[in-house]
Amino acid sequence: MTRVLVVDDDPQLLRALRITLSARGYDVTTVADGTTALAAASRTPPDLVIVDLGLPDIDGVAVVEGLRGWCTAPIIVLSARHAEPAKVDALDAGADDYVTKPFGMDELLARVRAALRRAAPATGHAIVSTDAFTVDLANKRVTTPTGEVRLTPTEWHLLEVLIHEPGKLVTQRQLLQQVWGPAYETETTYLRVHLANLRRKLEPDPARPRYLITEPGIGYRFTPEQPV
Amino acid sequence: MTRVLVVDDDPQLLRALRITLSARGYDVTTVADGTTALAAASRTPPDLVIVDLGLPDIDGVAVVEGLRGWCTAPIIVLSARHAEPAKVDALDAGADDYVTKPFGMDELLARVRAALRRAAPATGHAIVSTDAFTVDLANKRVTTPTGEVRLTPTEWHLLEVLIHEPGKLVTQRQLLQQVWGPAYETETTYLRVHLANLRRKLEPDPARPRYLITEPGIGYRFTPEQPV
DNA sequence: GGGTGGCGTTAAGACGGCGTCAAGATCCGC
DNA sequence: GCGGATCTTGACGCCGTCTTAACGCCACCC
Repeated sequence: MTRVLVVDDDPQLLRALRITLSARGYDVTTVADGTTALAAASRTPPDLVIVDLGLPDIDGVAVVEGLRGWCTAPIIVLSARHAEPAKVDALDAGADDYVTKPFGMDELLARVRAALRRAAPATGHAIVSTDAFTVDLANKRVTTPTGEVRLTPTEWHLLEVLIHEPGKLVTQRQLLQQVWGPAYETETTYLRVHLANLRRKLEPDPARPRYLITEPGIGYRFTPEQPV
Repeated sequence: MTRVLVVDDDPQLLRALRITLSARGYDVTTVADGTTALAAASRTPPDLVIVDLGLPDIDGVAVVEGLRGWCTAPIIVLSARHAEPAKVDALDAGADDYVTKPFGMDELLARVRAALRRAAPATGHAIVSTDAFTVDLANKRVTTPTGEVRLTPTEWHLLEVLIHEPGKLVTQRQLLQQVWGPAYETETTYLRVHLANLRRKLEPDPARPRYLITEPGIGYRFTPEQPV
């Protein structure tokens, strides 16, 4: 089911959105401030985010930027502000759409459909495989030539983030933020230990990793194939 | 260059859009009715379409549907109609965004950027390449004819700043400030050593640099191509 | 022609990050 | 309340990177 995260400090609007979106078959999560929103998003990544600009704790634009660091889901910004600079800022921060209050529910739903339709191709492939192991993202299973491997929740989460975009370097910051939450951005020891565990379970030769590569001082990278 | 097709029957607005978009570096084609628009689009597929709902020959929604049949470029609909059903129809027909007139030019430009950004993965990602090496900024990878090159964090940071605006001179001050921080503005020795390392890894002949050029007493410059 | 300042090169040492292991803390199901 | 799995935390050795210094070269100026 399509997960929608709604961030707004107005209880009434929050309730209306939850009811309307749920009725359309979306899996809705509602939160009332930016910090909770970022935490919720990193715990269970949403397929779409609706965020109000006027939040009690942090600026809505900051929430957009925080999400965009690692999350490609479309973001629709709500705001009572009709001023142009506000719209430009939000859109350039990474938002996909900007809707001014008051708005019609039918229009918002149409914009949600449009945003999801555009983002759809990204939510594709469910299986990633290398010479040494195969990852079934949908069924949460990993198999190696010697049989099926059991991963702990943390290991799985870590692997998911790394595998999401093969070949792409993921910074330590991004990994920590997404797996452990924004408050753990500096706990690089976690990464070392759990990466070591993952390698022990997946790599043919854990001491010389071929697929889960360290980029010293920057982050880690999943490489599907051996270059050369 | 990014091709934008603008469809509107108002000559004034058409002119304003052509001038503004061209000034931002877009390759603009303007047409005044739906039939011509569909013909133009099939001749040279655009990267983005801006279409007015109130066209003289056929309905704007029909234009959107006609394009969506074979073209995945983002479509932004313009309209004087504020009514909700019109927005819903246009969005559900395949439009990516709906802007009501009158609108601010800055907002429209921001929405154009947002739409193109979302569609970007199909177009390809940020890559800077020369005859001697290729830099993949998104994946943080550098390749030369002899294979992939590993850069240290500092070297990456330095290269990123230099490559950000190809051909442009970057002063020593700017480099030191961005890579090491404001407190290191005078440590030009750092630059010499790390630039030497970068050249050793990237330049075909590190002793006679072709791409990472020194401007004595001022700073450094990244030159994508050999000036004869 | 000698002096000076900026630049490139090289090498050595200090420093910090990384992988590894193992023990304590915590959570969860039974 | 208990036991097992999982996560956190600390210690240690190793290796790569950054810093720092010394030296030679070149262009420019006096």
